[in-house]
Amino acid sequence: MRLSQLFTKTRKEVSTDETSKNAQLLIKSGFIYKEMAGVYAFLPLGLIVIEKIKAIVREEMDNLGASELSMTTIQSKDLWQKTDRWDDKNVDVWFKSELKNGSEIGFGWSHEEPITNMLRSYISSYRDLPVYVYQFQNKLRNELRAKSGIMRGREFLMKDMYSFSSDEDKHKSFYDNTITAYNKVFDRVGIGKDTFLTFASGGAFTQFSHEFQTLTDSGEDVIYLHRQKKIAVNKEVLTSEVLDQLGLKREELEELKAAEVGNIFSFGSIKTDQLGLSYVDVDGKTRPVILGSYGIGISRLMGVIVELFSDEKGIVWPENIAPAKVYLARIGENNEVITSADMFYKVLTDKNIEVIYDDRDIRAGEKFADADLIGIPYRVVISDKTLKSGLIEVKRRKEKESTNMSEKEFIKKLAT
RNA sequence: CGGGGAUUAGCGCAGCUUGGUAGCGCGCCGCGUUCGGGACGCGGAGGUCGUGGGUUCAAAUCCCGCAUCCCCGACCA
Repeated sequence: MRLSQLFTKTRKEVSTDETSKNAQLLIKSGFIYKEMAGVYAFLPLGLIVIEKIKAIVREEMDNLGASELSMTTIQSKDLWQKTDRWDDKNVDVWFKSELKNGSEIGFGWSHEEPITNMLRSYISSYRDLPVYVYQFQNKLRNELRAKSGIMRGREFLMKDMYSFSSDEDKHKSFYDNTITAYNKVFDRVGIGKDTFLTFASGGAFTQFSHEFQTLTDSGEDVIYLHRQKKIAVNKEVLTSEVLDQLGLKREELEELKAAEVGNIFSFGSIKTDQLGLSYVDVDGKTRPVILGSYGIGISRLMGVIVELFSDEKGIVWPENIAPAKVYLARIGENNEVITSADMFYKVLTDKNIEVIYDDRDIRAGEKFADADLIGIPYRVVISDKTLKSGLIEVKRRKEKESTNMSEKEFIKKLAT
């Protein structure tokens, strides 16, 4: 990507109204644009990050044997009435509208009901199970109060997966596999060591659900963490009975603020019963289908990552989800420098190394400032100075000092 | 939804107390000097002061309504 062709600009200041660190940095660096409270557009750089997170999540979900699909945003009222989740008294985040003919519709804040209903068309025998499906979709939630930048929006991107199993044992085994897969996701996006499986309320369906909580002061939850065991309990379910049950002692737990980046829970057969999804077993008897639901807030995850990884100069993206691996800055606008930088840009892109090429005719200081703000892992400088030495200058975003090396050495270093 | 704060140029802000038709910084345009950590000088463009009403000879400024944004709280199955 040539920066001269990117329409977004970095800026030095954003409104003091926008107090959350993630929104401040993402707006300054040109990753997101605020449309209204709790509603943000993803600009080219931001979209690349979103797509990178999605790619990682997609890989891990595919490894679980799940299939990707895409449900609709517009949802029908009668499905949600069947499960008693249509009324605003029971679900207070609905956006609702109506068709020209007057019938009411809802905008999806979750998809258990539509997916369960849809699968009635495809599941009738034990031979049809299990079914694991997932999607990436914008969820619409009419939050009373949006806050914390992209961490709690009214429109946000979520990966939601649903499992349909023939019995509790099979359900449990997939559920546990998903925990492993989620841990891999959080490791790969760089927040693994700060993210903990957390026992939380299971609602009406089971005693517990499980959350994946990432430690950050910008989070909305309070968890009690046992660091050695890597297990936490959400404050909302913290009782002495629960602690006994989990084999934890209160005095061994740290009270910490955290943001929920993932949530998985079991619906048992309650919802499938309500919606009439069942199957016929090998013995010819009708049996209930067990439903599990598994979410990762993709856009929230991006916000949490920014909260965790930044310094006074800007964002410090983890390598796996940075919008590019290399920020190539040419300094000096003479032909030798331009030709040499153009060539190295081509060398890198030909090797499928993602490069943001700063080919703008601006001063060095601005290029360095932007490279830091945008947070690309490696900054490479090509200038008269480097041309004389035959080496390029490489600086990691995380480090203060640059080192000189040959282009070959640098490419080799990237591969490791 | 309860409480508090805010809305003035593309962005960030001052001006309001004490009414007299708007200013600073950044950004943008032009010229020149600069050129490895967000350069400098000179010149320039750009604003019905969120919106609707009211008071007044006169309203960004005073009064009332509304909208939007932010924070704290409640909520987040």
